[in-house]
Amino acid sequence: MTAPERSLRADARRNREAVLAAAAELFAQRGDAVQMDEIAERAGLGVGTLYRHFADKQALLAAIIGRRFEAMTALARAAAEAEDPWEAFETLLYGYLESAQADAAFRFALLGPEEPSWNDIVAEKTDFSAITERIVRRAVDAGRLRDDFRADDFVLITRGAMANMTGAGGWRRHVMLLLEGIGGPER
Amino acid sequence: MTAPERSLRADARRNREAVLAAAAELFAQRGDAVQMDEIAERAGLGVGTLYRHFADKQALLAAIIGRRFEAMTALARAAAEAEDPWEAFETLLYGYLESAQADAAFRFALLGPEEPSWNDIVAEKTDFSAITERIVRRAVDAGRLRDDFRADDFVLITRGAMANMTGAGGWRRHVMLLLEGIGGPER
DNA sequence: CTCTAACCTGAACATGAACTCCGGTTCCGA
DNA sequence: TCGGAACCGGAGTTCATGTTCAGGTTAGAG
Repeated sequence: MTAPERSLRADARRNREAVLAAAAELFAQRGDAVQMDEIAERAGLGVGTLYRHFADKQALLAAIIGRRFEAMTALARAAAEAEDPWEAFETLLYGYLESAQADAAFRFALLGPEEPSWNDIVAEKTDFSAITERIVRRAVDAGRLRDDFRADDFVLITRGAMANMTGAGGWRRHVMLLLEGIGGPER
Repeated sequence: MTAPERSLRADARRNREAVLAAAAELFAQRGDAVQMDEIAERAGLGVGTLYRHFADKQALLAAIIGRRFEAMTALARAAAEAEDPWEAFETLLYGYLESAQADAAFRFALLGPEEPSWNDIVAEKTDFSAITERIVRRAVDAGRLRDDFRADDFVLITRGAMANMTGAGGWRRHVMLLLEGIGGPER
């Protein structure tokens, strides 16, 4: 889909990168609400060039999102290295959410009601899910996460936090409430 | 905004209701992604008629959302009647979220990045916030919610849950995790 | 250096959806 | 019953944005 890295003329390869860079920045800022003309201008190219490299807007967005997910997988892999199960979990959780905060396109992909969901695509292209599952299991086994905590709950939590990223940065408090529970002493 | 109930010709009042009914149903189903033509057809009217009653799509949506918020305020008022502070809180929370689940337009209004936020408009038109604040305070005072729980946290929680309403009905689990916390025994 | 396939440009086009407009219709007071 | 103000219908207008393509430019093999 984004593949043809080899056998591109030098200028073509250069322009392709420029498009990706411009699109990444703009999508990250304003999510889906960016015009192709705008991306072209930012990249210092004509619109036609965008379409030489990407079939349509959707494909361009997919390329950007794909990159983010690869970065996300790398992050997860790194988090899994931690000896302490809880540290691994926290690193993954906050790393994931900080990326989401910095990138509206990423949030858009994860929160949007797309069909088929990006989550599914990711499951087929990266092993992010598998790594996450392992990290979660370790934290559960160490007694740091409740017994019935599943990898699906990680998705639940992150979606919840991401929904609180517009406006003030309330998502950290949301995560804190989740970690500690909202109950009081008399519960 | 939605005001002129009196001094409308009989057919006009009837049609106005038809428009509101059709719009409410469609918006509830598919949120913002509904065409004016579609609403007109569903109401058995021409598009022109929609525009006779509402300045634009935004105004129509606002009227619908406004109604939902009034219903929400009534719900909150009813919940506040409960003698048990916790029962009041739970009634409000689940009532609110069940409404959100049934109405995509409502979710759209609450989750969207609109400017100014619907939340602000609501604060000026209804006393939903005040009632919620009272319910929250009672639950805190009774020791059923953590001491530092604020009304803002109610918003945080509901936004989080609403973000998990697409696809499977995972929002109930999200709320449960929030209520109990995700920590394990060794935390 | 030359030649051509690959590449680039951006004005023009296509599409879709909000909104307008005015001839025709309906309500309702007198 | 009648007159006219209020109202309605829906084809047509406008505007925004994604996409194309004919014509000019450039990389790079020979």
